Amino acid sequence: MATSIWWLRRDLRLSDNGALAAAAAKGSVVPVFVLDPKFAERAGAARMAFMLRNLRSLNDQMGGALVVLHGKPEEQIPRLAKALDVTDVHCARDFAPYGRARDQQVAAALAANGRRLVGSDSPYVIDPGVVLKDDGTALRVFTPFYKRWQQHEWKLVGDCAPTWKDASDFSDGIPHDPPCAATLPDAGETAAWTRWTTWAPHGLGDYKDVRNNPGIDGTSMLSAQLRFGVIHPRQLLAELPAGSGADHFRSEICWREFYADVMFHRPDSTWNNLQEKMDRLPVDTDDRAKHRFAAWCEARTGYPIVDAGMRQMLATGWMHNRVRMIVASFLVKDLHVPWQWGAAFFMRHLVDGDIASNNHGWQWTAGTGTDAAPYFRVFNPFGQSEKFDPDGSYLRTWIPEIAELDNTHIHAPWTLGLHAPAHYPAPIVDHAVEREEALARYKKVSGK
DNA sequence: TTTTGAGTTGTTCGA
DNA sequence: GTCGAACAACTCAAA
Repeated sequence: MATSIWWLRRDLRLSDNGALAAAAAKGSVVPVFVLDPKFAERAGAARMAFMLRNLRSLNDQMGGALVVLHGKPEEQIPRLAKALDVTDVHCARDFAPYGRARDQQVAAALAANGRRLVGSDSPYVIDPGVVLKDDGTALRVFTPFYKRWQQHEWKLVGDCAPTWKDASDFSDGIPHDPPCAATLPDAGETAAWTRWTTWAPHGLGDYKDVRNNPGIDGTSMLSAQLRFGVIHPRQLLAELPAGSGADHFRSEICWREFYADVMFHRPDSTWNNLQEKMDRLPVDTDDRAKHRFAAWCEARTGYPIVDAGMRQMLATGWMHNRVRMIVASFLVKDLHVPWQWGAAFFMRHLVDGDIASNNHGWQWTAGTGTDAAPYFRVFNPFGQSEKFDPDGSYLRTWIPEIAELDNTHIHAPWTLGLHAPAHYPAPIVDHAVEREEALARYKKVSGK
């Protein structure tokens, strides 16, 4: 029996893991994770810490067999393969732009010495690039994508019982967590499944209705685990009962796959507008915009729902999806700042930061991406707050300075005039004014 | 090939 | 308070 390497990247789990199963089928397995300096460039302490904690959990599950290497994958993986005299390196396919380029380099470096990088499985139920129209081209609208996506077959890989080969002599070790004040989700497969089994029985039933309410435990909050493959989305699909709540949850899983598919076909849309005509949309990047952006980052816009969302993200590495849309709309349409600034800030602070979901989510809000969103769709932060946090519980959790206000004024403390809390900032902009400004800018782009 | 219908998540205004 | 219409024009998908 041969020994092969299992290179973990975005599949930090032992259950239902196609790449691990492929490696284990050939003999003993050396599990390897490479701490790529490129990751630290974009990820903040929260995501780094969550990842390291998951590595520790995995290492415990493996009896200490995990080899952690520090450095560039295209150097570290071939070096280890050579040292261990291993022919095959197994991994799950990565479809994001950086991952594809990296894997090409690693595969080439391995091939130079007669070794192979073998891709099996991926972080998705259906691999990006597979769901296509009848004419073989990609889809750019969600609903038809969702219909076709559901017609594709998938099945669980199932668990395997790998024999770990001890190569710990080669390991650089798992570093300590970077300083991180945020309260993160518990790491590890067991904790992930505990969350699912405690949330799903009550959460799925009325998911469609309460998922938009940030003050309620209405979402699975498993995005970070999906990001790192602590849970595979097909494992969740396999758990779904019948019912409209579960149907809606399924469509949310599909959104993640849809955006990965869009990015696979258009890697340039990672940081550029998917719709080229939107390059003509005027955005502000001057000093005033920078100051406004700083206020947004530091949760002092004076709009409670916006500031609450930013505080939640800074404190926990996670923000409720409804609030992500609200703060994104505010940055793009009230402050007229490029969506890329917000997307990069999110990528730094989110534990679940996923380049495809994050950046195309931002593009959706900015009106530059998928979905020909009407240009007049401008979120009213006050109205959204009233509608989705009617009792103000979310606001009170994150902004104690205004917790004493009644359910009407808490959404808009400035309406109290002189009686507004002195220790909470006044709005940095007038939404009504900025809404008109945004409409004018967008209209300019749509009308030739 | 042409035509037709539709497109995650909204807001405002006036009846 | 509720409800429907208006807010444009375009791209996409499928018939």
